[in-house]
Amino acid sequence: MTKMMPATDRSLPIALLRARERVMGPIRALLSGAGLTEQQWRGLRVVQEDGPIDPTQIADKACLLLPSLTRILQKLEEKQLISRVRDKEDRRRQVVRIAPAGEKVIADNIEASLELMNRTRAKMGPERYEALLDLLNELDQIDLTE
Amino acid sequence: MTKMMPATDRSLPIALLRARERVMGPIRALLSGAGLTEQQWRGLRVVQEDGPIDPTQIADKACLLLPSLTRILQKLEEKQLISRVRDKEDRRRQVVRIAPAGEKVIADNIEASLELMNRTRAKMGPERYEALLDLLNELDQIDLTE
DNA sequence: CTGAATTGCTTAACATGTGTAGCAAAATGA
DNA sequence: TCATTTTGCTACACATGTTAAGCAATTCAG
Repeated sequence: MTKMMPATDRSLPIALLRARERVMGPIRALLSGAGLTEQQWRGLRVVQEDGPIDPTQIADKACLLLPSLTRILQKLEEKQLISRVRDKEDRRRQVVRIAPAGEKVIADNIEASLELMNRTRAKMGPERYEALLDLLNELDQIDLTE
Repeated sequence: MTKMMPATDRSLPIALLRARERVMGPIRALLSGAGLTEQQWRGLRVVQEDGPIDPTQIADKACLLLPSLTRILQKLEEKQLISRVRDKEDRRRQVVRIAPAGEKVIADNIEASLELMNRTRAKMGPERYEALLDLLNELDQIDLTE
């Protein structure tokens, strides 16, 4: 008895993979010009928008695991795009802030980045684009353990 | 002038990332019991379904880059889940086949794997699930270079 | 108040992603 | 036919994903 596997474009994991690759390709190209990876960019943006902020919250908002974020923050600090200090109240914790050079990197790239997403939205059509976001969020809510 | 950034659940790259993570989490857990990574599983399944097959085609069907696939095939060969031989006609090329142990690994896990996807489909509702696949495929067709 | 959890972050180890370079075999063209 | 280009795969380098372990600071139970 042969199990029927869906064609690759009907496989949800693969379809999600391909779609993300399509969206991120041009963004990665843009950021590589600034010497940043996609993940470094996500982390930096969270710090800029929500900082001062601690690493645990950055990881949550940027969808990064803490071990990855540790390395990413080290890189961003080396490049002087952020600064880190220990929290006075709780010395286990750190406070991360955007640095002037970090503000500049964001200013230099945010426009083109938004433009890429707007173009995607326009190409798909705004309704379908929003519908896709809704379905993705719905999928993220699902509890498969039940 | 502050650029408006979408909330993270309205950011397409992040939403795609989270959704994929939600879907793959349980599958990864299942496969780790078999000592396989998600990518090794994808590669192995392509070989089983479409083999004998060469690495370039495996990479295409499994959505893996060739450098990654090289390492993955080495691992699968070490575990004796596949076999590789040079193509007689074109000695640049390889022919990859599933090995008996590989058939067994797939037989032991395919059921639960399919069950997880079916459960996802049921939880979302079949229409929405299909709609999501359609939208993801549509996104994958988009040409952002124009 | 003190020893046992817990928390926040880092390190380590292994695997993959990604871009680039390299090599050998095969196809191409003057 | 021979030099050039292309193709198929591998090697390398750097960055992240993933899981587990480790360490220091803090909290909590008895």
